Order: sequence, then C-alpha cells, then structure tokens
Amino acid sequence: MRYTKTLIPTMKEVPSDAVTPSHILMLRSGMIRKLASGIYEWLPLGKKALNRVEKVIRDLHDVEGCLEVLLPALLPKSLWEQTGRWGEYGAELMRLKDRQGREFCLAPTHEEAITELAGNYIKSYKDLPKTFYQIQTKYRDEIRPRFGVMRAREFIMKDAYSFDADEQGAGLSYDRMFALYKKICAALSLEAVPVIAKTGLIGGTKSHEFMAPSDEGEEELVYCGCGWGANQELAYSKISSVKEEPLPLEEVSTPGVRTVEEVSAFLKLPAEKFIKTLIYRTADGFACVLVRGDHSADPAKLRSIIGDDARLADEKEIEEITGGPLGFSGPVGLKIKAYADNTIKYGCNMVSGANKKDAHIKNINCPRDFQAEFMNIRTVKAGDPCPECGKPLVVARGIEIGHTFYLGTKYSEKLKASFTDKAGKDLPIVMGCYGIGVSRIVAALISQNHDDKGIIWPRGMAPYQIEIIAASSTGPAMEKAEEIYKALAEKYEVLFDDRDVSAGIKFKDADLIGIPVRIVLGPRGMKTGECEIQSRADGKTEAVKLDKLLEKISDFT
RNA sequence: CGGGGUGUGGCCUAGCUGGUAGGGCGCCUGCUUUGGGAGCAGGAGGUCGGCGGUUCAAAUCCGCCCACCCCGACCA
Repeated sequence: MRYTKTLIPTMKEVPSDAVTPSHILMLRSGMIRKLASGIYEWLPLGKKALNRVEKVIRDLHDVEGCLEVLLPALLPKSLWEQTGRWGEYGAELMRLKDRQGREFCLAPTHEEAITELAGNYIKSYKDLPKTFYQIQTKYRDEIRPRFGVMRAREFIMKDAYSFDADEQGAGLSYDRMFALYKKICAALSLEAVPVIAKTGLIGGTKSHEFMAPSDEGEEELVYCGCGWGANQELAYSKISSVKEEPLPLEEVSTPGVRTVEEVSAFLKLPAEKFIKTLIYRTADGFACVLVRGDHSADPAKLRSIIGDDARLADEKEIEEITGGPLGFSGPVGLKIKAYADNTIKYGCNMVSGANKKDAHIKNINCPRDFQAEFMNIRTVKAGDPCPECGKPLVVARGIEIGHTFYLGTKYSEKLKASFTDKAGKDLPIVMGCYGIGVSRIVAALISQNHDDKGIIWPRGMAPYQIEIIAASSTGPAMEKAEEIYKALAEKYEVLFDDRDVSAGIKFKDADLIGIPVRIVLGPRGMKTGECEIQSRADGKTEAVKLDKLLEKISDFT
C-alpha cells in the first residue's frame, strides 16, 4: 500500500480527551476516530490490526472444531424475557423500539439467541457436543465508557457457546476452550494470565478471566508463577495458623492511642496481632467487619458481603452501638452481626478495642471470645503466600481480554433447549460460554508494546509487515524505493511511504505507526548500492546491499 | 447516577475585571529544501457547544440545556 493512497491521519499532538497510552497511540496513529462517547470508527490502519486479531481468533477456533455463525445484533424483547434478563440486565442493555412499538435490544451478549438456536436444531444426544462462535459487534450502555476502544459502548467480541449432553462433557468443553484461549493469547503475542473470577450477569458456576497485565488495566489481579491466579475480588492467600497457648482476656489501658499503628507501637506488638474493627451501617442495620491489623478490607469483597449501600458508621453511631468512642471498637461483647476475614480465625491472643475510651483488650481468641461469620474480606498484597504453592504472589493491574464461564443449564432450561438422551429421556443441554474482547485486544497489544515514540507491533500482529521509506522524495533513492516496493509487495504486506515530505516526518510517523521492519533508502546508500533494514523494536539497523535485500528481508519477517 | 472539570477552524491552545477572535500544528499555492516533524512568501478555513437573558455592546456576566473528559459503582 502506498501511503499517498491510503488514509493514515497521524497526529503530532495528544488529543485532549485521551489519557491512557493505548488510547493516545491509537488516536495519534490514525487507527481510530471517536464519533461519540464510547463509539469509535476504525480507520484503515486500525481495521487492518483488528483484522489480524480476528483472523488469529477465527483460525484457532476453526482448528478446534468450533462452528462460526453470525447472529443478529438486534434481538427481540421476548427472548430476553424468557431468561429474565430483560429485567436483570438493567440500564446497561441498549433498548429500542421499532415503528410498531415492538421492543428490541442491541445485544450485549448472545446466550439467549444461541440457546434458542441450538434448542431448535439439537434434538438428540447424537447432535452433541457442539460449540458455536461468532465475531460480532456488541452493545453495552456502559456506565462510563473510557480509554478509547478499551471500554466502549459498541465493541467487537468473539463469543463462543458450548453445548454438551452432561456435566462431564461440559467440563471437558470448558477445559478445551480454556486451553484454546491460552493458545490464542500466545498466537496473538499477548501476555495474559488466567485468573478465577466472578460470573456477573452472565451467571454460571465456574469462571476464569484472561487478564493482560498492564498498568492501563482496570482491574487488580493476583497471580503466581505456579499458575494460580485470581481477580482481587476473589483473591486469597495461604493462611498460616499461629500456635500459641490461649491466654485469658486482659484489658489494658491505652490512653489516646487509636490506630493500629499507634496501639501496635504502644503495646509493642506486631500489627498482625490486632483485629481492626470496622462498623458499617448497612441496609439491614449495623454490622462489623473484622480484619487483621496488617490487612485492609477490600472494597469489592466488602460490597458483595454488606451491600452497595453500606457506609462506615459515624462517630455518634459508633458510640451508640459499641459504647465506646471511635478508635476503641472491638469484637468482644459486640451485639451486632460480625463478618471476619478468614485470617482472623487462625489468629491467637489477638488485640482489639475494648469498646470503651482509652482501653484495649489483649488475648482475644475466637470462638472463645466472640463469634463471627468468616469469609474472604481482605485485599491480597504482593508478596503474600500463594494458596497453592506458598511462593510470593504478584499483584498487578490487568486488562480483561477474555472470560470463560461454565453455565450449566441456566439458559437451556429457561429457553427449553433440550435433547433426548440414550434412554429416551428429555434433558436440558449443558452449556458454557466464552468471550474474547477483540477490539479491546488491539488496545491491549498496544498497551503492552509501545515506547515514548509510538507503537511497537509484535511481528505477525502489525497492520503491515514492512514499511519502506525513501529518505529523499525525489531522485534515485525514490526510484529505487518504487522498484523495491513493487518487488516486495508480491510477497509481503508493505506500506510504502511515497509522500513528498521531509525524511523527518516519515521517520516520526513510522515510529508512531510501529511497523516492525523498516527499509530505508537514502542518497547515502545509493552511492554504495545499499539500503538499511531497521527493526522498530530494538532500533537496530543493518546495511544491506540492494541486490541482497530480497533474500535478507526474509530473516526479518 | 453522585462528585470534579472542560467546550474557541481538522488537532493543541491564548483571550484577566465585557468593546466584536489570536497563535502553533495541519491544509492550499509558489519558490527553496529533503537521513529525524524544514525555510521564505502568499492564501483558505470560525454559528467562540446550543438556546434564552443582562447590556449601547457578550467568547467573556447570568440561567437552562447539550456534548465531552476525570474519580466511583458495572463489564469483553
């Protein structure tokens, strides 16, 4: 492709509404253009990158025997009412009416549609198992679209759905898709780690997210080299139990010392010996949350336990509930519902507030001195021991690029997608669903592969394999560049910067666009019959005789 | 939705307590340039987000609306 024939509207300046590196680079390199909040147009260069990602995903699904379909983006309300999700999905579902007043939604995901379809054709155990997939535009009325195509309201997703005769088969399908996802990430040159995750609105029982580690990531993930990983919303670490002789409760005077740090210093006891007592006002009254002194309660975990509306009690409320001032609350003698982090259960001779001014209680032991419901509440920190192997855990931000769900019969029962088994019995099909954020992966790749000058496409994912630059727009260098372009274009996808602009502009744009291999022809080389092959990734340059270029270039692509 | 902020040619922006819009990049023409976003000369392009109000006079002050961005709850 000639630069003058395509459209690559690069920008020198950073558009004011972009913040993250991938968003900035996608805009600056002329890959995408915003039409409205969370709605993007894919320009030629961006579309080529998108096609690359799609192709890898499509090809590997096909190899796995998945069957590609294309379902409607526009779905009737009735279908969504059958699963109850017309109501459940809430404001996130883009709804619209036709001229007759019939209601539809723009599909955010396709469990209903595919289950209805499969239910129609799959009648016998002989028709199973089957896995369908599609690569399609999805619509979600995101609460807050942001970061360009990373969280858009219209985006491209690959969604696959497996159909099996029983749980065992569905489990195998799940495992096969899980393995396929790993293969796809590798083929995309995308670093990604699978972590256990929540199921959200899709539902189901077993679920993994595929997370691409990146500072741009919207979620926190916790993982270990041994393969264990979890979303911070679910993460936990190995708990070591303390073996000590339980001592009798003892009240100690702690005048004016409130925080764990202060009391810890005052009593000369480490922070992990303390129980932090947080009093919350929830929808059903007050509750306390207990975490170890050196831990903190995770907001997401907390929310799923005490509800979205819960808030910390104020000083007055604390006095009323505990009888003591803020900073001196403790679980002993408290009459309200208590939720404690699992680590508390294994603590011994702990310290917490005495629920009166200037006093703490030592040697608290559970369940001797208080009762609580134990759950996973704390935020896992980097370095905490892995629950599987005990090695230090890594905590990082990550971009969710894929999600696998074991669905069971949640949808097939509601949509009456059943089959007849060997015994002649009618059974609901057992399902799984598997999503990959295709457009988001383009952003994730850029987020993992860039420098201050621009994108550095991994080989194989770049919109073009080779870019040819003539360092002078006229004369022998340009003529030679033409010649080389024509020769290489037969074998490779080549972008030829044939613009009549200064060499500086071409180099800057090339750095920005990030084509992995660059061939530079200039007046200097013309004298010696040489050109240069440059690598975008490491900046290495090699001088090559023009007549050797065609054979040499194959080492670079 | 709650909190914060911004809207000025395609992009980045100046414009203080009102006096009728300026720069840089980009674009067009010509000449000179051509190995890291060139130089000179000329030129095009603006309902200052929209509507209403105050005023002799509004980009500027006031009100309402719209759009967009950031922080938070949701998710591929």
